[in-house]
Amino acid sequence: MPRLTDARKELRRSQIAEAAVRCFSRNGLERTSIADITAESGLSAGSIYAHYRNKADLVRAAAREVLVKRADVLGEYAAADAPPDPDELLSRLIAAIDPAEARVGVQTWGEATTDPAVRDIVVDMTDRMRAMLHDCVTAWLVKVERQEPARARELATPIAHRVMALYQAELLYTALRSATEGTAS
Amino acid sequence: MPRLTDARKELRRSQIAEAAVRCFSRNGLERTSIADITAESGLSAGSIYAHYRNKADLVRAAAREVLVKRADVLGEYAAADAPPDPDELLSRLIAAIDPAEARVGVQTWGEATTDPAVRDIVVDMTDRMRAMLHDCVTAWLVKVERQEPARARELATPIAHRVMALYQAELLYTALRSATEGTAS
DNA sequence: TCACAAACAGAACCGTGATTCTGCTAGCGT
DNA sequence: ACGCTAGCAGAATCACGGTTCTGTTTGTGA
Repeated sequence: MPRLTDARKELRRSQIAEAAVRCFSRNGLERTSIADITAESGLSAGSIYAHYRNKADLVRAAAREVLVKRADVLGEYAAADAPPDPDELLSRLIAAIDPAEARVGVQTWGEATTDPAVRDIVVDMTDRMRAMLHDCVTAWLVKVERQEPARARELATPIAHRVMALYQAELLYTALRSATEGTAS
Repeated sequence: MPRLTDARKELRRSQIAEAAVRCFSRNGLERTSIADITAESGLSAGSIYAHYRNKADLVRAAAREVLVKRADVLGEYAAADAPPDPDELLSRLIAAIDPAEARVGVQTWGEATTDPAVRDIVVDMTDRMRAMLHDCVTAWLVKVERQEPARARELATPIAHRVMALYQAELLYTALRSATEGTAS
C-alpha cells in the first residue's frame, strides 16, 4: 500500500475515532485500552498507530469529533430563517442530546482539566457554540422582538451565556442519568 | 499500635483524602499514582491501604469530600435569616468557588459517567444541594416577596433548578479557566 | 500491469503503577 | 510500666496496557 488517498486516509481516521468514542462512552477515557479500540474498530494496534501518534492524540481527536458534531447541530439553527425564542432554542438543543455523546462530552471536560490540548479544544468549541447561540438570539431579537441590530447584539450576550450554561448543565444531567443503566443506544 | 481511637482514625483518613484531592486537582484522577499520594500525604502505601480498600475507594472518598464541602457552604446560606434573592445567591455561590476544588469536581463528573458508586455520590449531593437551594429560594419568596408558603415552594422549584444549573456551569468554567495556568493555589 | 512503499496484523517488549507482603514500631488497655 | 496488636514503612510482586518491531499485504502511481 502506498500512501492512501486523502479521502481514504480521512475515512480510516474517523473509523478509528468513532470506534474510540463508542468505547469511551462505555468505559471512560482511561479505562478503554488500545486493545478495546482494536476490537471495536476491527483494526489492529499497528494500524491505529499509523494514524495517531499516541493514545492522547486519539483522545483529542475523539473530543473534537464529539464537540464538532454538537456544534453542527446548532449550526443548523443558526442558519434558520425563523429563529426560535431562547426557551424554544434551548429545548430543541436539549432534545438533540445523545446520551452516549453526552457521556464522552462530560469525560472530555474532566480531561480538559489536566490536558492542555483537550482544554483548548473544549474552550474553543464552547466559545464557538456560544457565538452561534449569540447569532441565533440576535436574529430572534431582531426579527420577532423588533430590536435594532446593534441593541440586539448587546442584549443577546447575557442571554446566550445563560442558554449555553443551561445546555451544558443538561448535558451533565443526561450523562449522569444515562450512566450505568443504559448500556444500549 | 492498637486500634486507633475513632477520632484519630478519622483524622488519618481525611489526611489521606485531602492529600489525594490536592494531587487530583494537579494531575487528574487517573494520572495520580498511589506514589504521588504517598509523597503528598507523607504516609506510606501500606498505610493508605490500611485505611482504604483500594484506589477507587479513595477516589470516592475524595469525591465525597469535595462535594460535601461545597454543600456545606450552601448550608450556611440556607440557615441565614436574611435570604438573598436568587441572583445574589448565585453570585455568592460563584464567589465561593475554589479553583482547585472545581477541577476535582469536574473530574468527578467524568468519573461518575463510568463508576456507579461515584455517580451515586454525585447525584445524591446534587439533589441535596438543589433541595437546599429550594429552601433558600422559598424563604426569599416568603420573606421578601410576600408569597404564601405553599405557593412559594411551588414557584421555587424551577428557580432552584436554574440556579443549580448556572452554578454548575460556572464551576466548569472555573475549572477550565484555572487548568494549565494556575498551578498555585 | 508492475513494483514499491505505506498500511496493516499481531506478537513482543517494557515501563508503570496498583496491590501485597514482611517486618518493625508505637499507642492504648490494663 | 508492659505487652499486645494494629499502624505503618518500604520493598517486592505482578499484571496490565501503551508502544514498538517484524513481516506481510495491498493500493496506487507510473
